[in-house]
Amino acid sequence: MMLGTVSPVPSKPTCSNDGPKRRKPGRPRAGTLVADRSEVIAAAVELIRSNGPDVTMDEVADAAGVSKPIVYRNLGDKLALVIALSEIFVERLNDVVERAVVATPHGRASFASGVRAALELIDEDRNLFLFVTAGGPGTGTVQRLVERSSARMIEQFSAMRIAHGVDPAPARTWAYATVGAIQIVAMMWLRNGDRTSDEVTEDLTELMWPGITGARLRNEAPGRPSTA
Amino acid sequence: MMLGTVSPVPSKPTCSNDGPKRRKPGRPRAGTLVADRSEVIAAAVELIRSNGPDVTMDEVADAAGVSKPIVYRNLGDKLALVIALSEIFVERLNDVVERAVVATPHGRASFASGVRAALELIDEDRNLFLFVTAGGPGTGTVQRLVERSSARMIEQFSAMRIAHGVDPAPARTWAYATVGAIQIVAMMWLRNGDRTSDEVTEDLTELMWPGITGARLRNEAPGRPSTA
DNA sequence: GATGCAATTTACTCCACGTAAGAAAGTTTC
DNA sequence: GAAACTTTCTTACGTGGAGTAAATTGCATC
Repeated sequence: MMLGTVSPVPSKPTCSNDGPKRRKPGRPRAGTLVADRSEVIAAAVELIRSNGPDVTMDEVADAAGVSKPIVYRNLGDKLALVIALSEIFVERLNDVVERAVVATPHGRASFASGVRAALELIDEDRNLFLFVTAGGPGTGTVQRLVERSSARMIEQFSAMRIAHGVDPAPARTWAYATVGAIQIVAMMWLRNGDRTSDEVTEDLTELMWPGITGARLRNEAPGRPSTA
Repeated sequence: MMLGTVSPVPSKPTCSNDGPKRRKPGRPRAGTLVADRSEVIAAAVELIRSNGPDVTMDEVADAAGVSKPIVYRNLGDKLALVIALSEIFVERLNDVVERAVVATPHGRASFASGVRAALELIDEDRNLFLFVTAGGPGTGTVQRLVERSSARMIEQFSAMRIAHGVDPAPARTWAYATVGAIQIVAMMWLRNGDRTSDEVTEDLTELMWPGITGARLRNEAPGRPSTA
């Protein structure tokens, strides 16, 4: 054995080699292709779920059983990971909300079902939610998240307002507001969950549904500032 | 002059020495005390206002005309800076909202005034808003921000509901929801400001005021396109 | 079997946070 | 009144994570 070089067992590798999954430097044996993009993303999701929203790219690489450049080749950079997980999360969110909404009779109860479904998904997958909403500071990932999770709601609000014969322009703001309300309420609820999801759902519905359903027919201040 | 030591003009100082404000290493001449906490904070605010929400601690130190350890001695760490600026921002926010609300007759118009005041402050001080809402990821600064900016609203909602003879428990959720709605709507509005602040205000008021004022007495239109 | 290419890991650079070490001005003590 | 000490600052460094260049091994081709 040569002397004067590195010891056979590196004392501090970049990432903790905890398993037998360690791999030699060079090109892998035929057939043993490393992880592709979807596997890396899946590993990241699993890691965040179990380890919390504060993950480093080395940890992601380690969890995926590959090394960092592979992660970067598959994803681009960390912002891309945030975006990818945002897409996944929003997809699931839209899905459960949609399902809950159509499974409930139209009207107030339907809205409430959607809210409850969103809250419960967030509660269940709270680490992913936190990772995604934390987002990269300075980057527009939260904006993108809001944009995507409100897209369908905008259409629905627009349709509702058109059906009621009023200007659909506020639909976008309404959707943003609803998303923001649910997001912040969920975040605070995760911290000190002193209420049940049903209670929070009912509170939110009581607050927002009357406006959605168009309580503008009610009296109240006559000198209404133009809807513009 | 000794040789073999550093050159008199360091080629790459940690922070860009652009002005005559450079200071010698040692203890300052009597009377020339350096900046205290409030001055550092003021400098940070000014820096963020002019340079955007992405500021480094070196830049803060430079802007304050002082070196980094002084910043750390006065503030603690960057999280403390975020918290301090949050306090300042929330203070101003509460102030302008309060002022706008009391300056307007009770009811819908009053709520709208508060919303408009908040939106316009955020619009005017958008960089501070972005710095504060970006917050440290993983840290609970956003929660703290929401908590503080909703405190007064909780009281008001509670009072309203008690006056109406209903359970005040939802007031907290309502306040969180309102703060979240305004925050997200403002954030999206800052990106593509395609509507005026009056329009956004009216949209938000139309959405939220009916629920606040307790439209639960209304029946609910069955058979409407509703949410789904 | 040597040579070129492909795929992966290791080891590095860069940047920002936070801190320890060093330098200058005041203060105390003999 | 100078040496020793204390205060107050700056420079210079350590640390950790993002992102990349260099090294390393396997496969294909001549």
